Amino acid sequence: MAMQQRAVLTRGRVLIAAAEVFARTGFLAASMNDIVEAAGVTKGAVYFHFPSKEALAVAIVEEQFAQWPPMVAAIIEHSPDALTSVVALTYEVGSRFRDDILTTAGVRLSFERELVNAAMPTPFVGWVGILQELFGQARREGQLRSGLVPAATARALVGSFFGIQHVSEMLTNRNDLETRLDEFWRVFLIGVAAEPDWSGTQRAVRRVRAAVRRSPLHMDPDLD
Amino acid sequence: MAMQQRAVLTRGRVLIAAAEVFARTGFLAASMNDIVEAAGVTKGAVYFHFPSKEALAVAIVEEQFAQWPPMVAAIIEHSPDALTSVVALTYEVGSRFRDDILTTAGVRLSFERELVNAAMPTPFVGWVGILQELFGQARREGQLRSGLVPAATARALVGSFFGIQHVSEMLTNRNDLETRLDEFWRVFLIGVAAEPDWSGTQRAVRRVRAAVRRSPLHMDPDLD
DNA sequence: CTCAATAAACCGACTGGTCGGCATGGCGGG
DNA sequence: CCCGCCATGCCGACCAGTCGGTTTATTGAG
Repeated sequence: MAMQQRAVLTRGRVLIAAAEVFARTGFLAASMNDIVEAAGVTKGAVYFHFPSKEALAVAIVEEQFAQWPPMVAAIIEHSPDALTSVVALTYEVGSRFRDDILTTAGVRLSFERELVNAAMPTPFVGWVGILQELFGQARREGQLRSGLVPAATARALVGSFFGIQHVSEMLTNRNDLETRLDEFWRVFLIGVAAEPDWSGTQRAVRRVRAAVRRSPLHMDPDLD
Repeated sequence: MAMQQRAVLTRGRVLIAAAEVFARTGFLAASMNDIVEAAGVTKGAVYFHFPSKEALAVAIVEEQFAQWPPMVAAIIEHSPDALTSVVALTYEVGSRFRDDILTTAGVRLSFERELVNAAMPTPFVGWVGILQELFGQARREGQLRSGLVPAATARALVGSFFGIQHVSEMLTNRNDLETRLDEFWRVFLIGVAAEPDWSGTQRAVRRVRAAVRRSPLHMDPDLD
């Protein structure tokens, strides 16, 4: 019943190779021959595991979407308060955007979803929901500047984060993303927090990220 | 010596048709046949005016870049202070992103510049320069919150604006862009301004935009 | 004996771009 | 005022090549 070890290995190689090619050249410019070559397998092997180029793309995007909930949970669990969760979230997500190939490709494919002729989850709305919740909790904790609407603030943050990440990607291949997030939060936190304390927040975020990295969710999920 | 009237007409039709197609489907997915059909001319006509698909794209992008300096100048001229200029700028640029086909296409082509095999101006850096200058002036006018670095603030704003605009485009075809900018500035202005006054700024921005729309730069530039 | 994969030939659709030729408009000469 | 001419502007069938995907026969691995 279960796939042979060899099969899951090949499938993984194909998926990662496809992610690399998609991340580098986008969906349309990526040819199946490119992916086949990058994966070091043959065309037959690729089409054995994935019926089409589109299927490859949605597999990557779905894998990307599935990885967020556990990460969000881990951050919330290790955060002292909701506002710290929000800030830490942007840095953690940013680092995945830069370092995790499947994420990088998934983001790009979501970006190009109109070109991929297949059903893909709508980007952004999930994040807006999560952040809206967190901002709501921050208000209940007395951390949110009075007069701010959680939903509107969440929308503003999601848009801003995406743009900052994108500009960083275009200009420096996301190498300066952390710095840019610093620059952003230096301004934005003052507008968001009831009692802004940038350096205090920075320290808290560092602690949270360290704790999350030590958490079991960062172990290889292929073990179970 | 001069082009025949017929020629400039056809050229214009082709350029606008190309902008429509590029804006809708992107550079790679847009076929020359699509553009030919949308323009209501023949392939020969298109290739008479533009040597390649790439040339079409750079023509659109260059036209887009060229339109900004006069707009920026007009806004600065009609603004009471630098900070108002900055805010008004985001709204004006946003409305062009939504309404001006050549701009819409130019923006999209700039994102996809790696796919277009031709030299195109780097996006964002020009805007960062302009905003950095304006934030510097705002500081001299005592409007900037102390401790803020103009360059960093400019980078944060450019990224944020881009993201907000993009999210609005993906979710509502930019129909709610003004609302989203409102939501953004409600937070961001508090972080930026020395003495934040959102409703006052809103009124000032409305006045500036009205004045700019009445200015001669909004007349048809084909008259001279 | 089935599952997983190789290797290479092959298909139809479609792409960006070309090319020889036709039409048209403006200009110099009568 | 008109005529004839030729560069400019435009036409559209056509080309070579690439793409995603299929099919074939063959062969290790569990």
